Amino acid sequence: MMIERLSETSARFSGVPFDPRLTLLDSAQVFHWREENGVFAGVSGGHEARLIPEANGFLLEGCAPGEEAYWTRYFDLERDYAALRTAVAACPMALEALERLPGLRVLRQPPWEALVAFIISANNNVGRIRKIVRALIDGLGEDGAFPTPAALAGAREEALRALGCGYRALFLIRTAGMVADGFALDAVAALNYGEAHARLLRLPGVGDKVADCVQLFGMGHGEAFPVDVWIERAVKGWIAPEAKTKRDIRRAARSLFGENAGLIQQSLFHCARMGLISLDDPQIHLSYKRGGAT
DNA sequence: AACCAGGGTGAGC
DNA sequence: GCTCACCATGGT
Repeated sequence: MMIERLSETSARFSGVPFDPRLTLLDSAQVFHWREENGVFAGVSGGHEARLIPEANGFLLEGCAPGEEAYWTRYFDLERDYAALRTAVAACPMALEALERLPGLRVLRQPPWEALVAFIISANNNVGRIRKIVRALIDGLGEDGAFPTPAALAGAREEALRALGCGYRALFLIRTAGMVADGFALDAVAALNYGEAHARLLRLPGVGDKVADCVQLFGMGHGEAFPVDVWIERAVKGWIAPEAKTKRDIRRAARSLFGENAGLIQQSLFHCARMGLISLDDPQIHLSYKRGGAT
């Protein structure tokens, strides 16, 4: 990976496999990025950037000197994804899912941004999650950023319901209150997977699945294996013969794939949701139902 | 009109 | 530990 500064406000990142559309828009690990005429725009951690794909990398406009490190971490550009593939070569299903989605990366979002988004995600669909996250940013955030914990903690339940949050409004307010009041997400991120998971479960609106998403997409915990309805359908039956409940699947996948569980999960999730995987007969490998990802 | 969506909570066992 | 009804909302 190479970074070349072009001006006071732009830099070129090259020599790294990265599919911005797949990673930022289609894979549902982040919900507030927007695309217009091939330019991907997003705000994170107080940084604003416009990403323009190139042949062997991308241009990043709005990237001031010193901000390269933030985006390198955010896009997880330093991890060797090819090496992860060889590490799971023993599992054909996992390997094929990985190789079908070259350029898919697992983001390292700020924990707070992932936490807000995935509390919204509970019993919801991707389109509406995107709509609600956007409404929160536009309605309660400043300069396109996520609302701060204090801002969200001080919101009225009625106001959040008006933005479409539904019964999750109170979860958001109470969790934001705990974070504003000293629940240190960065300190949780520094714990090991199990300790961090137990801590996150104390937050209202956070169960096993949401906690795993926050850990995977917002804390860099590669062992996290979030089990949603798509993953359950995709892996039930082959990931472990005795795994029946979501909890069983989550534990079995984690012990089977270790630190690579998260990337495998994300690949399987996208394949399942896009119809690239046979859900009727998972014993037989992946099979195309459509021509390719859209 | 039921059923679904990147589920969590609290009650009851 | 476990299972259940219930929780809003927009789409099919």
